[in-house]
Formats: sequence, C-alpha cells, structure tokens
Amino acid sequence: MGVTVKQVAQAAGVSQATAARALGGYGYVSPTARSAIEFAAQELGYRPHALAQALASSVTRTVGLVVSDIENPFFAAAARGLSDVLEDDGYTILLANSDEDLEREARLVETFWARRVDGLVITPAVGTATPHLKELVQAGVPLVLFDRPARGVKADAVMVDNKGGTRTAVEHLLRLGHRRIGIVSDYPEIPSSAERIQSYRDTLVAAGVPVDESLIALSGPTQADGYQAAKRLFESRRRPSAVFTANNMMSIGTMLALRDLDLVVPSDVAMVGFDDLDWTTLIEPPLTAVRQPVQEIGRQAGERLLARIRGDTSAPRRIRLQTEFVIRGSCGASST
Amino acid sequence: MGVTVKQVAQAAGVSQATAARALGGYGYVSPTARSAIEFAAQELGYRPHALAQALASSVTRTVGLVVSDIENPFFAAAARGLSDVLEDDGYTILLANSDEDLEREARLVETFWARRVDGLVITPAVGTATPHLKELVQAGVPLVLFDRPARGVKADAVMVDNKGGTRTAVEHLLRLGHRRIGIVSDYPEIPSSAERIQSYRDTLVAAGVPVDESLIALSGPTQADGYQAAKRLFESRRRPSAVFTANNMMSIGTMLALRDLDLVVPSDVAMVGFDDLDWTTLIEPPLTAVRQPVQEIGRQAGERLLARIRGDTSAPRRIRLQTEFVIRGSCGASST
DNA sequence: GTGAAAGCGCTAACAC
DNA sequence: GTGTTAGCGCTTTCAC
Repeated sequence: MGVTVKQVAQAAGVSQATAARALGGYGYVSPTARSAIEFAAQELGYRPHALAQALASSVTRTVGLVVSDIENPFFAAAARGLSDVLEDDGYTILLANSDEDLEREARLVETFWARRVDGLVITPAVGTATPHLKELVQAGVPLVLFDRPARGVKADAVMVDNKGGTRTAVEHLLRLGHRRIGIVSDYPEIPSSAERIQSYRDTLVAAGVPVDESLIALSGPTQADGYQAAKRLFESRRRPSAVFTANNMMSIGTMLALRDLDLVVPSDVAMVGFDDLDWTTLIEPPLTAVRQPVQEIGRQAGERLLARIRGDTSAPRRIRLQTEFVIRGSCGASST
Repeated sequence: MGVTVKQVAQAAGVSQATAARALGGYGYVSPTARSAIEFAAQELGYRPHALAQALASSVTRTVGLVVSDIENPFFAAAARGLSDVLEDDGYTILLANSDEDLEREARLVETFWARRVDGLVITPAVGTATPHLKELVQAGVPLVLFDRPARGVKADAVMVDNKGGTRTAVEHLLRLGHRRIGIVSDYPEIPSSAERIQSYRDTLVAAGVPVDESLIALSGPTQADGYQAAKRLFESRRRPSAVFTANNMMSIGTMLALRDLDLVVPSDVAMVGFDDLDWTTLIEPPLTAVRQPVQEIGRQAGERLLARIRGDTSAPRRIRLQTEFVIRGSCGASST
C-alpha cells in the first residue's frame, strides 16, 4: 500500500536518487530519464509521502494556528485569511483552540512543535511573556502573534489599532453628550482588551470626564459572560447612558442583557461596539461599530510568517491595521 | 537542535530500544532503567519527534477536515465540536476550505493523504460520488462525511434531518395561510440543499399547493449570492407572500434584499430560515428558524471517525440528527 | 547527469 | 527485561 520512489526507480530503470530528483523536482535529470520516470510514476500511481519528505528534509510545509475559539467569527475570519495566503504556497494549517487557557495553549504549542510545524500563528492567551512562547522564539521557530502582542516575546505581531478605534468610539459618544459611558469587556489579561480598556479610560480623562470604576464591567470571554457583566452594569442604581462593548461577544451579550432589562437602544442607552459582523446591520437599530479588517489580519500574519520561514531575520515587526468607524443607529446619531 | 532517543539512551546508559520503550510507553522496562531514562530525558530536554514516530509506526494522530468555508458559522461550530472530541485523544486537526469547488476539494484530499492523516472529515462539494472520495474509501482511509452524504461513497455520514426540518417550516407557513411560498437556496448540487429543496416541493404538493418554479430562487453559496437570488425573487410581478431560506447565508442575503426592497417582515412577507444563530434573536422581528445541533454534528463526526480509526469495520452508518423548530416573530405567528 | 550510501528519529521484531 | 538490527520513504552529499 503505497508506491515508493524506489519502485518507480526500478520500473524506470534508474537509480533511486535519480528518480527522487525527477519526482522531487530538484537537481539535474536528463530529459530521457525524466520522462521515463514520470511515465513509471504515472503507471504505478506514485504519491509522494509528505512525512518521509519532512523527516528527511526537515521541512514540513505545515503551520500551526492557535486561536481562542474558532467559533468566534473574528477568529474564523482570521483563520480564513491565513489559510488563503498559506495555501498558495502549499502549506497546510494545523488548527487548535486554546479557550484563553494558558496551560492549554502551552500544551498545544508543545504538540505543534513535536509535529515540527514550520511556523506558528497564535493569539497569546495573556499579555506577559510565557515560557512556552519564549522557548519557541529562542529555538528559532518562526512565530507570529496576532490580535495581541505578548510582552517579552520577540516576535512579529499583527494587530489592529485598538486604542485609536476605541478613542474614536468613545469620543463619538462623548460628542453626543454622554458623560456616564460604561464599558463591557473581557478581562484585561487579554492584551487587546487591555488596550481597549486603557484607551477608554484615557479618552474619558482627556475629555475631562472622571473615570467611574463602577462603569467598567469585566467578564470572561464568552457571550454568556458578557451578558452577566452587562446585566450587573445596567442593574446598578446609576446606570450609564451609553455603553461601549469591547468585542463582538460582549456586544451580543450586552444586547441580550439590555433587552431582558427592557432598556431600549439608543433612547435608554446608546451603544457602540468593537468589531463589525454580518448581522450588525440587520438588527434594529443597526449597530454603530469599530470595524476591524478581520480577514486581512490573518492574511498579514500569513505574509509575515512566510517571510520568516523563508529566512527573514530582521527585527520583529508590530503591524497595526487601521479600524474603520461605522456610524449607524445604535449610538443615537445616524450621521449623514 | 533536538534531543533524540539515542542521546537519552546513552546518557542513561541503556540501549536505544530500552529508552524508546520507556519514552514511548510501550513494552517492558525495569523500574530502575525507567527512572534513569526519565531523568536523562528531563535533563536533556527530550521532545518526541512526531514525524519520525509517524513514519515508523504509520500512525500520525492527525485528522484532515475539509469544510466549504470556515467563516460560515455552521462549519466553524462543527469544527469546534470535532476538535473537542479529537483533542481528548491527542489528535490534531488539519484544516482546509474547499469553497464548494470540486477540484479544490480533490487537491486538498490529495494533500491530506500525502500527509497520511489517520482519517478525514469532509463536507463533499457535490452529491455524486467523485473519484477522489471513492479512492479514499477503497484505500481504506477512515472517512466521515458531514452535513451531506455523497452517493456511491460507502462512508459514514453525519447529517441533520433536512427533510423533516424543512417540512416543519413549510407546513408552518402553510398553516398560517400562505400559498405562495418562495425558497431561497444555494444550488441543489449540494446534497443538503437538494434535500431541503425537495422537501419544500414535497410538502407543498402534499398540501395540494402546486409548485410554482418561479418561486424557487437558486444561487451560489455566499451571502451575496443569496442576496441576488432573493432580489430576483421579490422583484418579480407576483412575489411570494412567504419565504423559506435554506441556510444561514441565504437568510442573511434575503433579509438584506428584503430591506433594500422596502419589504417588511412579517407583514409584507413571512420568513422562516434553516439554521439558527446568535443574532437571530437580536433582529427585529427575530427569526423563526429550524435549529441544527451544530457542534453536535462535529462531535458525532469525530466519534464516528475515531471508531473507524480504531478498527470498526461495520457497515457505513448514516446518522441523522434532529432539528428543532423555533417559532419567533419573522413568520408572523408568535406561538405561545 | 547519475548512482551508491548514509542518514532523518523513531518503531518493532527477534534474539539473548 | 534488554539489546541488536532492520526498516519507514525520502533527501542529500559525494564520487564517478
């Protein structure tokens, strides 16, 4: 079961080395030999054995991708972008979900490493350098962080301009006259969330609005977590008149909570969310949102990784992709 | 770069075979030797080389997953379910998107095969047996089809009850008095869509309502395709009073089209969709939908695949998971 | 240009 | 229990 180079060589009447060169497309082979080999390969139904190739050449043409959760549309889109870029170069993606769990992430990295992936693309679960990532870098394994950086890890990172995006959103709410602006976010251990929370604070302060800690609702990364956080936030005596949700899961959770509390958007509470999805224009009112170039994030991560795999040893780059602010109805101010 | 079993063996003062047995956890090793080996491995930082293991044992502990598009929430959820089941057994997933393109699918299967995946989970792009899938089965590669069957391919398949789900939806619309019920679906070459379209026809006929071919709008698989199809359907002189959308992409496309045409749901047109998502309850009116157990589909596919990998040679099974009909506002009849 | 031969790192008989 | 010895299927010098 499985025709080998050796068999093809015998059938074609050449040595294994020659057959391998012809089949592998490297080194010199005379046209005569080549056609004989190709014919034999065709006849026998030769199929290269990627594992054997990888073991001998130490190039696997595989790339590991670790996301928090592939069900999150943000990560799914990034995965798609990455896949599109890598596929063109014959790479295959190994996929795994970390659920923002550091130990799990470490285990997955270990597994991928054992499989000798040529490179790794990962959304680090926490913002501080963790041994498994540092080790990777030290071992010289091409690594690209995406959505978030990780302090102390000297690797490329592809992210969006979280601060700028958040500032635009919060300033918009401020301009509409809101002073009690809440935020629903997942934990600040997640670097991108930390940036958004920080920018939320900074923007308020810059506008002379004191930050009220009771308006900052933090939760786990799931939609259900966001729901709980939002509920707590809006059940408080002095609830905010506007809310900024730090990602799509928080947006969904918050909307669900608002509805359950019979709070109407935007009259009772104005809303702006980070991340824009298919359905954001379908809801009533449509969501005003900070749109991220989701697929592009994956694509850029792929480009960077390929460059590293090909030997680029320049200093690690932090790529910041711009967000776009899309004003719709949920903020209470349909522009245009 | 990379500590080998051999090196560990030397350091521990035993033969490579013994070290391999201890490290690999198979065969007999005396407690004394074992601890010496484990100590040495720890010291040197031994890491198993999955590729070498795979080549020698012809077991890769990898599974290939081919979906149309991981950005589609349906497939993302299934991927998650699959991943959860396989991860427990130490399997890694190789992911690829086929975009419903048969040639691409064939190429991906080829790639995965070359990588010697232990099994394959795939959403076949068309319903008739295609050489690459038949070949797989003949070669004895564990294969599980999901979301759709493929005629002529003797493999397990995990699907939902498309006909039953569709029947419930269409009957509901019928019961509400609708006679001109349209359908927006992607092409019937996709088996699951074919079943939904067929059931739509059957249900109408069974109710004594003649099938009007002009009410059947077929399109490509994307949201944009669905938009176009829906637009054509509703721009016709005698537009339907109700519409059934055959999957989530069609639902989004259709809603967008209806809005652009200033048609209000459910007063101008009642709507029921196949597949239920996060945001379906967020829109106004919320979508009445046929809910599929999305993650469960992936999980079951995983279970089946593992069984096959472990040597189950029983006859191929077709697993049909039940759908659930969730009545909300879009059909014009909030039950309860 | 082509071939012989030595690995890549591990598993798996089989003999001791 | 442990060691010896072949491979797994391919790549890759290095002579010829």
